[in-house]
Amino acid sequence: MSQHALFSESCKAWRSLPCQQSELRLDLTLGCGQTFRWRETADGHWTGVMRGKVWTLTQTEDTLWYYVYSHQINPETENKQKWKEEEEEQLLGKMSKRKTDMKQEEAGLCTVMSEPDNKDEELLMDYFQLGVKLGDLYRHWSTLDPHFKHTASIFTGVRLLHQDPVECLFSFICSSNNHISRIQGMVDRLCQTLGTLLCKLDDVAYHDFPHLQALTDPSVEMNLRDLGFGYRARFLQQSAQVIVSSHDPDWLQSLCSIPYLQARDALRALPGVGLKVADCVCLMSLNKFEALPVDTHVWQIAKRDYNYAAGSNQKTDRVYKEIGDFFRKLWGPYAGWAQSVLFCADLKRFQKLKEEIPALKDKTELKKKMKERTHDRCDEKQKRKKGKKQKRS
DNA sequence: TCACTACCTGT
DNA sequence: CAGGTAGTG
Repeated sequence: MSQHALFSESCKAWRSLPCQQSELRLDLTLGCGQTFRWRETADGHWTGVMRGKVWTLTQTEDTLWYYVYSHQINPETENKQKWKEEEEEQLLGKMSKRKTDMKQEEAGLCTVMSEPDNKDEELLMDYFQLGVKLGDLYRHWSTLDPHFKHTASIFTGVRLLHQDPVECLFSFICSSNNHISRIQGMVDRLCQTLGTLLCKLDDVAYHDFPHLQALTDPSVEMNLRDLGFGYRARFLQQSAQVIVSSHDPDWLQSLCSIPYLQARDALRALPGVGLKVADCVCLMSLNKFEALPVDTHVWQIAKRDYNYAAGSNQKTDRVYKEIGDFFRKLWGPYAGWAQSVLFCADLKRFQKLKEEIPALKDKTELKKKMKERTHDRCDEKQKRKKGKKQKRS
């Protein structure tokens, strides 16, 4: 039985990448609810599945350390359903390289560390989008927005991941009317039930995210309902069905190369996908960095920190788009990245990071400034609101 | 376009 | 109510 790798015990077995903490904070980036696939398996050690491999990551001030596990399958303990195997057979033709690798591993290899592979570094660079200089962006946003500057001074290194579109889409279909911890559990069970087993570490099984094909079977809805997915179970199965039956195999991926709003509309045609989920997929897997998911957190942030008054009581598509436009105007083309910083800072689990920091005085000063800053814009909106109120009464 | 409601489940 | 969506009037 393999174990989770520990940096302190075997640092020679780890590989590394130069990376400042100001460019990436693993705890914030992996724990802020953009992905549901990583767990802190030891102090500062994050283990999860990415690009079909199992990784443990940790970091020091200027270095990102990574450990890639070799797939270690014990067929006797894996209770595969027959239909799943059949489906995998069907898929064999289109199977990605990682699947082929897996077949080899299944032949009985039981190594702990995978062979060093230059591709791993590329995978990490791509997944964490390390080509995007976060420090520069932070500095830029800070010149535009005093509130951002204040928050960003504490929440450094919050970075958007470049996730797989299938994983992103189906994870966020699960996210509707739901909170992070439950979504994590659901995605866990989804992978465990329909995804390929990759390896076991300390008795914890790591599965790949299910292939699209595995989600299309009509039995999936009932399966997932039994696993506590509620009404989302149908959305998952139906969306998979629609994609497979009425689009090209690489349709989802191909949305990368069309404009943001077109991609968002295309996604919205899928069952269980509204504006918010579509924006999540656009931003987190299709490189639409101006996409800005407006959930209740962002909505609160707009009201509380930016005195955004428009439609403060309505959650219509119109208000959704207005709030997005407001932040895009403020932050520019990478607005989605800036949003993720404030979103992260708003999560309950990270509130303790704020404790020892700011003089309350600064905060109130800041609020005053913001009020003046946004006054004109809100004025207009408030008029509209007032008109409505009168109408209602 | 807007307002309202049902939808699953857990806290 | 929770990090929504879809159906109805």
